[in-house]
Amino acid sequence: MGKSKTEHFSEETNALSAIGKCISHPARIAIIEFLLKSESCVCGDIVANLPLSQSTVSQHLKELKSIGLIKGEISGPSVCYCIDVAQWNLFNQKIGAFFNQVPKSMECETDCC
Amino acid sequence: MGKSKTEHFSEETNALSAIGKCISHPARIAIIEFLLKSESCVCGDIVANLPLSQSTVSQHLKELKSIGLIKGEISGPSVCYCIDVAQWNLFNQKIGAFFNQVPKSMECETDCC
DNA sequence: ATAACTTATCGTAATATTGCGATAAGTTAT
DNA sequence: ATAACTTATCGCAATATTACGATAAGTTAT
Repeated sequence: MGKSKTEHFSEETNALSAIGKCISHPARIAIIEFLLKSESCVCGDIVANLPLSQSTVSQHLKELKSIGLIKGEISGPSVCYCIDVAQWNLFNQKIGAFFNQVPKSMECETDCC
Repeated sequence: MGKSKTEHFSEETNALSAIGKCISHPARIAIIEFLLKSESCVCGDIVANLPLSQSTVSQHLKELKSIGLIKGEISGPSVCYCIDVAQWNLFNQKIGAFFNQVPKSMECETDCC
C-alpha cells in the first residue's frame, strides 16, 4: 500500500525515523554539511553547490525546514538558510542515544549470535 | 524523476544517506531496538512484535541485512537475526561524526543566522 | 513420504519520493 | 511601473517504497 503504518509505532520511534528520513538522501546531507561549514547561508549558493536543479533543491530545503532542522530568513532579494542549533543538538542527542546502545550478546542455543 | 542522483555525490555522503535510510522507517527502528534488547533473535518473534505482516517484516529484515546491519543464521526450522556489532559500531561512529559537528555561527550582514 | 511449521519470494496495488521545467511570487533596482 | 533577479510552487513523469496475500522453499517432525 505504500503508506507507512506510523500510527502503530510509538511517538519516539516515529520521531527517530523522521530524523533518519531527513538524512536519507545525499542531497539533504550535502545541504546540511554546507550549512554546517557555513560557507554561505544564501539559498542560491546552496543550489550552486548541488548537482540538482533549483526547484529540486528548494524541495529538499522545504523538507529540512518542515522538520525544523533549518530555518529560513528572507534577506533582501534572497533567502538565508541556517541550521537551527537547538534542533540540531536535539537530533544529535536522540540519534546518539539510539546508536550508543550496546547490543547484548545473546545466549542462543545454536550459538548463532 | 524519482531516481536519486547518487552518482553526483561523494561515497561518504552516499554511505551516510544509506545509514539514514535504514533508520528512516519506524518498523526498521523497532526491529533494531528489539534485537538490541535481545529479547530474542528468532524471526518469528520479531514478526510477532511488529504490527505488520510476515512478508512485510521479511522485506525490512532483508533491507537491514543488505546494508550489513544485521545478519541472519538458519537455526533449525527458523532464522536467527542478530545485530552485526562491528557494523553497528561503525554506523554509530559515522553518524556520531556527522551530528557532532558544531554549526559555525555565521556572520551574516543581515544577522539572519 | 507426508504433515506441520517457518521464512523468503512473487505479484500486485497504493502511496511516496525524486527530479525537472515552467511559472508564479517576491524583492530590488532603474 | 518596468526590468532583473531570487526563490517557491505547480504540474508532470519516472522510480522507489511500503504493504499484503499467496505461494514457494526450506526444516523438522511423524
